[in-house]
Amino acid sequence: MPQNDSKKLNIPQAVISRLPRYYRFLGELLRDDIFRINSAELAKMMGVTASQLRQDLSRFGEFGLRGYGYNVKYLYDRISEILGITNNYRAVIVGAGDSGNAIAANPVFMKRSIRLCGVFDSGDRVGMTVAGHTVADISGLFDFCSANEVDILVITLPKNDAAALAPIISELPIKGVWNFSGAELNLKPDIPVQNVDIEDTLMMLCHKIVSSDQYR
Amino acid sequence: MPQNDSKKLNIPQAVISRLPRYYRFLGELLRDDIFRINSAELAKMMGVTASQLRQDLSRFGEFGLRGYGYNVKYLYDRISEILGITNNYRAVIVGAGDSGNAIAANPVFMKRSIRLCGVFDSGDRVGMTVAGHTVADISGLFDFCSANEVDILVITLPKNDAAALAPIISELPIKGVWNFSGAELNLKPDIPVQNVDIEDTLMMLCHKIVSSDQYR
DNA sequence: TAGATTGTTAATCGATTAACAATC
DNA sequence: TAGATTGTTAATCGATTAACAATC
Repeated sequence: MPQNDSKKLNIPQAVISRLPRYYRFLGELLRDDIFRINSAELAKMMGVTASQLRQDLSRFGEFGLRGYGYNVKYLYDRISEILGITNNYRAVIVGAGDSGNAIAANPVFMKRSIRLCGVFDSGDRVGMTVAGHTVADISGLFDFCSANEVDILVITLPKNDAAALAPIISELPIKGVWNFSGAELNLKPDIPVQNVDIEDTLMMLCHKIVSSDQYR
Repeated sequence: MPQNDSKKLNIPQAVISRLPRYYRFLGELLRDDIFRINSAELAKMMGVTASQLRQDLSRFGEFGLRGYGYNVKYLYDRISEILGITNNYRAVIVGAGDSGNAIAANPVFMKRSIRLCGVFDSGDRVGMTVAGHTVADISGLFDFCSANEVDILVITLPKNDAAALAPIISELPIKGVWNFSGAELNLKPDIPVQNVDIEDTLMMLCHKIVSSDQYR
């Protein structure tokens, strides 16, 4: 059973949000056959302070060795455990438009051992093929999720459709929602939701542009 | 000429990152014909404190009226100005695969008056059609960006291709990069980059799942 | 004027950095 | 043992919240 140390230990959200990036950099070190690294080097690579890196990691346990540094593979595996990305989750995509196709084709599913086991939509899109799956009608979503022990629901519907589906999503026997729709889904509070708001990131880019040196 | 108040005024990144969401909520109020709102109501809608809302806004100026609240349209326009999303930017997509198609079809371009003026890729994809644009070869990217005064480069190439393209991107006459590739582009430091790292958000979702009540 | 609500100051809380004792 | 580097404590810095005077 996967352990939840982070909530138990009361880790700040700021720390959690840095873990995926640490994990990615460690993965690249591994790919380059680098088996040992110290906080100063890794911090420099990543553009953070060594202090912050050590402080962050030490919240979860003692993963390094004084006088030596960190074993890359060991640290990589610990962060994997903390993030819970090695649990062989099963996912379903709801929304078979361009975003649905894009997510289905994203290598991250394979890379993180997440098994895509169905694609749903309604209307004309039912019967189309997305990443080898025949698009099924949303009306069958509940039964499918129960029968196939679906963990993650990926929402790639347009904003309004997604918002309208919220009450149904709330009742689904799933563990979490990966929401690309831009809608603020009002689900039952105990269902973890990760929003990926494309629009917000565009606004942030616009702001970076306007506040960059070019404009001063 | 668009003014950059935020860098000048030294606004914390945390505040900036909340503006897009404020903006979206105000947009919805407008659509619902609500012309006036006070900080307590808006804060409640958004799940933040009224104090934070007022504190955040007051960094940029006095947008409210004591005893009255905020005029929704006025506040909406001010945030639009601060974010610089009303500058009629011109964008080009590099990468005509599924992600490229998905972004090209995303309503956010239309919604934020960003004009897509070209799609680029290499190999077999050259000559295909994406959102009404014939995919051109990346070799013509520089000349196209110069001739068409492209502001925003949207990168939807696979990670490795994007990383390989970084030196070329650095030299392009553009204002900012919206990067969906998952690569950490090492561009010249004065080019604003907004990364949208899908993989990281999946890891965050996994962590939320593992640390949710279901596992305790 | 009385009531409402902002903008802002001050207090609290949290996160980051610096420094160093512990220890490999 | 001497050198290196962690884990952790303490100091600094920054962000959030609470409170209230200003003012519509």
